[in-house]
Amino acid sequence: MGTYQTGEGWDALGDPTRRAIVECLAERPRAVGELAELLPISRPAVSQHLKVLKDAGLVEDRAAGTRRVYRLNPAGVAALRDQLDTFWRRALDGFQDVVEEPNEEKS
Amino acid sequence: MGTYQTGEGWDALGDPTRRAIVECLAERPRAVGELAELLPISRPAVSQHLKVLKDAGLVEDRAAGTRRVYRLNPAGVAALRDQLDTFWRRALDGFQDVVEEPNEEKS
DNA sequence: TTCATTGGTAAGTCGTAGCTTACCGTTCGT
DNA sequence: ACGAACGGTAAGCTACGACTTACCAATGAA
Repeated sequence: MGTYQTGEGWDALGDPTRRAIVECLAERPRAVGELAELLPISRPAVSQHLKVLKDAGLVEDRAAGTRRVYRLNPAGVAALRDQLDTFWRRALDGFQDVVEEPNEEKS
Repeated sequence: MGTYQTGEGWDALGDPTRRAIVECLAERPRAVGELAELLPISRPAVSQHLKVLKDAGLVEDRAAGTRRVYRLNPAGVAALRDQLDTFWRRALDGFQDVVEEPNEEKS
């Protein structure tokens, strides 16, 4: 958890295909070939996306015979959720307070 | 809220510079030129990023004289947070349940 | 009205992310 | 041991996104 840069997670979810993969894995764990069948891209492409997601700490993989089963990593997802939560609270803070901002702090 | 595709929000936050802008705006509302001073990019670049963020429903703008003050839109942030929450819950669901997946549903 | 300030838009360049095909390693079945 | 299935990696191509400079519109002050 502390190993991953949270920025990596956002970059990972910035791609529509990777979001689709995450949605598939949210349903249930899947093998690489399985994901490739569900998506309109080749299997190597799926592998590359999974690598990005894994580096970001959003998914985990498990060897099962010749297959490799991927599943969501709740901790990684939670990390992003927490950061988003922070933004949300700060936004609400500045919301009620700032109605007028006539003075500039320039120079 | 219903107007925006949630995917737009993820795409918007997929860029590091836009995440930096969001962080700045989470602190407090800012004008375009203000953001440009804080960031290592030109003012037009900031404008383009703000357009993306606005289309995604993550920020709102308000005219203040010749300036244009941008601030976070809590609703947009909350939308992403909810979606992330859904993924998180589903991930936990499949976590305890799936230990073995011997059968394939292929063909 | 005229000038200065602020910000959005247009046009163009450059880097990189995502995709493909081809190839190789690994694991299981016969 | 041999062959098939599955998946990761390499190399290369293409497209799109982020940034720049230049220009224009709008607002406020003199």
